[in-house]
Amino acid sequence: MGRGKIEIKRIENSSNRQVTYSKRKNGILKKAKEITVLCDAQVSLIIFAASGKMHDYISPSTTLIDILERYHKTSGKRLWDAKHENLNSEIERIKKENDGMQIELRHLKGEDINSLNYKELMGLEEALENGLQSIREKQMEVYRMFRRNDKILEEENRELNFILQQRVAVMEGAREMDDGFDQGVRDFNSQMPFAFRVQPIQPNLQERM
Amino acid sequence: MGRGKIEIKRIENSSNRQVTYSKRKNGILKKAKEITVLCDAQVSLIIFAASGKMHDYISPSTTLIDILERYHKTSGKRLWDAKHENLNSEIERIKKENDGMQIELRHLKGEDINSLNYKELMGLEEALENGLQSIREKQMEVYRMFRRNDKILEEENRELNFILQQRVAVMEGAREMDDGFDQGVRDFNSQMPFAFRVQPIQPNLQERM
DNA sequence: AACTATTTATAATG
DNA sequence: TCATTATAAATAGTT
Repeated sequence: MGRGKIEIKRIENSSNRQVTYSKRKNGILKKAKEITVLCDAQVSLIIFAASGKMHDYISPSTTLIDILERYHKTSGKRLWDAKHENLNSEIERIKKENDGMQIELRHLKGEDINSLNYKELMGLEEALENGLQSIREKQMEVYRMFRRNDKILEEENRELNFILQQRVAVMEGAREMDDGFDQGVRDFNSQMPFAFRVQPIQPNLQERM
Repeated sequence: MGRGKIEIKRIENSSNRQVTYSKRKNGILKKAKEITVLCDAQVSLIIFAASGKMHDYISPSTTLIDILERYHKTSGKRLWDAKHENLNSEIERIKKENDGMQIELRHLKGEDINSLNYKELMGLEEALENGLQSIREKQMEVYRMFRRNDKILEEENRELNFILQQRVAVMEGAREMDDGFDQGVRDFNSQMPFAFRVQPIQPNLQERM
C-alpha cells in the first residue's frame, strides 16, 4: 500500500526507517483503538522504537495489569511470578530464621523448656553461665572505670582546694591596697595551670550510665 | 476499507462483530510483525476478544518481561510493583525483627556488650539469672524424676528377686516329679501380678535423655 | 509535513 | 466458516 510494494525486511536507510516507523506506529495504534471499539476487544499494545522511544495503547475498559493477569492465566507463562516467588521464598527463609532465634531466645530466658532434654538443658546452662560471666566482667570493668574516675576527680579536688586556699590567702593579704575581690576572681582561671581547670574528665563516661 | 465505509463504533450484529474481530485481529498481528521487521521495533501486543480468547505477539528479539520492565522504567507506571513492594516491605520488617533478636541473642551470650551502659548490663544480668534459675529448676525436676524412677525400678527389682527366689525354691522342690525347668519359666509371666512384669516405666523418659 | 499512486486491509456478499 | 470482490484505508515514495 504505497507507491511501490516493499519486501518485509529491515529498511536499511535510517531516515526512511524512522519515517516508516512513525507512520506504521500510528497505523497500528489506530487499528488497536478501532478493534477495541468495533469488537469489544481488549488490547494492550506496547511499541518500542529502536531509538528507545515508547508508545502504547491499552483499551480503556481495562488496565495493563488486568490484561497481564489474564495473559498469565490464559497462557500459563510466568511473567513477574519468578520475582514474586523469589521474594516469597526469601520471606519463608527469613521467617524460619526468625522462629529459630525466637525459640533460642525463649530458651535462654528459661521459657518453653519443657520439651528440652537434659543435655540441652546443660548446654543452655553453660551458655547462660558464660553470658553471665561476660556481663559481670564488663560490669566490673565499668565499675573500675568509675573508681578510677572518682580517684582522678578527688585528686583534682584536692589540688583545686589547695590552689583556692592559696589564692584566698593572697587576696586576703592584698585586700588593703587593691580595689577588691572581683579582679582576683577574674584572674583565677588564667593563672591556674591548664590541667587543673574545671572541665569534664572522660566526657563519654556519663553517656554510658 | 471494504465494500462500504463503517463508523468506528461497536458492531451490534454479533456474528459480524466476531468476523470483523477475526479479520482485524489478523491484520493487526500482521502489522505488528511487519513494523518489528521493517523498523527494528519491539512490540508487545496482547488482544482479548470479548469471548475471552487471547492472541498475542511479542517481537522475537525480546520477551514480554523485558518489554514490561522497559515499560515500567519509561512510563513510571506501576505494574506488578504494588505486590512486590508489599513483599519487599514485609522482608524489610522481618529482617529488622531478625536483627533485633540477633543483637539480643548476642547480648545474652555476653557478646558485643561494649556499647551497653550499666543499666542495660544490669538488665541483662537479671535476665540471665532468671533464665539460669528456670533452667536449674527444670534440671532439678528432671533429676527428681530420675530418682523417682530409680526408686520404682529398685522396688520392682526387689519384688522380682523375691518372686524369682520363691519360684526357684518351688521348682527345686518339684524337680523330682515334674519334667523340668522349661515349663516353669514359661509360666513365669502369667503367674506374676501385672504391676510387676518387666516393662518400661514412664516410657517417655528415655526420649528426653 | 503534505501529496498521491499504489498496495493492503477489510466490509459486504455469496 | 470460507472465498470473493469492491472499496476504504494505509502507506511508500515523492515533493
